[in-house]
Amino acid sequence: MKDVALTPLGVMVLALLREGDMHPYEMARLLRSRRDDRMVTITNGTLYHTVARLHGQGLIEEVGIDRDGNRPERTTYAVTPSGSAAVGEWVRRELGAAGRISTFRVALAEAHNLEREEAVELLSARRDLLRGQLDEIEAGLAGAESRGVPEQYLIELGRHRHLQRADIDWLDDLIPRISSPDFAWGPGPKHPPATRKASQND
Amino acid sequence: MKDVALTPLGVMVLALLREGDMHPYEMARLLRSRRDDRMVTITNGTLYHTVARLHGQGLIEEVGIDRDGNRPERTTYAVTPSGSAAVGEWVRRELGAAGRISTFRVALAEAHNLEREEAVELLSARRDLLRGQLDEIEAGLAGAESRGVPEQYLIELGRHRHLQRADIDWLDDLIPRISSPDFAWGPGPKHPPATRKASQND
DNA sequence: ATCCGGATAGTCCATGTGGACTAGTTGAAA
DNA sequence: TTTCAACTAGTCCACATGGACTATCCGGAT
Repeated sequence: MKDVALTPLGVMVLALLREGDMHPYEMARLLRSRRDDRMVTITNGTLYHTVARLHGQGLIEEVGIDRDGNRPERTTYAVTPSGSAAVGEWVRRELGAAGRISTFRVALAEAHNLEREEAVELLSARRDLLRGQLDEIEAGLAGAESRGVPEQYLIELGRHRHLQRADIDWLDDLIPRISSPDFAWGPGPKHPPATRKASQND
Repeated sequence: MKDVALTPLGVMVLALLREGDMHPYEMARLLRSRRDDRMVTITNGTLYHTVARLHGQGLIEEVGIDRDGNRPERTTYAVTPSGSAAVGEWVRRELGAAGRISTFRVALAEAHNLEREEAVELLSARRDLLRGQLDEIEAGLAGAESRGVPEQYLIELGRHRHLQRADIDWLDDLIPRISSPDFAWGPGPKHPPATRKASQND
């Protein structure tokens, strides 16, 4: 079993389906209502295509096609065991890395699928990576300044440094917090009630 | 003159060509040496395709095809007047907005193509937008907490708030700084010497 | 003298993305 | 009562992306 390629949206779909079977349109609604489109842009094209790909990879399977009146058919999907496992593998690969931002954000949002300790270790690894990058940024800025590069060309790099520091600071704050048993952890049998269909308030 | 669609990389290519005629491979080298691949991933496929697109849009033109020994031909491009104008238009559209991050970063890096005052106004507009977004994030967090959503599901949102604040703080610091005439501004006739090719200019 | 890695310069293609489109179905206003 | 906007559910396609590949040349190590 090769490590199948997953996009961030693919991971979010798999994670969603672990909460219950669903058809793509409902995924879109749920993801949007949870404001998960902050991390990944959710468009019909990409979502349906992603679902088809997951299906082709055997990570999800059809569990029913029903229709309501004269509306288009809805195909309901369920996650397969290998799909369920793929989420953990993916998060394990990405949470400690410093890849694309949107990749990390999804990994972070799904970090609770890992053991607490493993998440702490991976996040610590990421922090070290970011520290190294920060050093490079500082060196770049120092070098540019010493070469007399005018400020106007260094604005974006300055912002990058600022946000890199903020990211590291945030990790330095988070890591000890989630290390403590006071911090809730684990996927748990129940999911946040407000995000389930219970309220049905839309 | 429709507002032609430009990708971030396209804008960077146009901006580069305003410094001098160049062939794509040299663009890649220069962009990478300036570490502009922090903002936009630079791969051959995307770069050459982007250049072809700009050419098709009439924003750049061929100014010579030469070859060195038996190496592949190199096509040198120059920016056209409409291409040069398109940079400013694009930056004007994107600098004050809160669109994709990589889009903003490129707009910021090219902000010196605008008048100082205009840049200040646009950045202020962006700050206001970010403030509004921050309020939404805070509201989301407050609501989730009041509904008893466990912390583990709010980690990513917490990071988002932290970085959003950092972004706003950075703008609050930058805007008054670049407003002052002490801050160098404008494209200027000379470019940072370390990044030029020494001779062969203008 | 040769071998090999890296630079030069670019092509090609599978896949992912996002926007436009179809088409029936409520629900509320005019 | 009609009408219009918004929702439900999904298809389709143009285009952007990024990785793999080709092929030559140069310089240093073997």
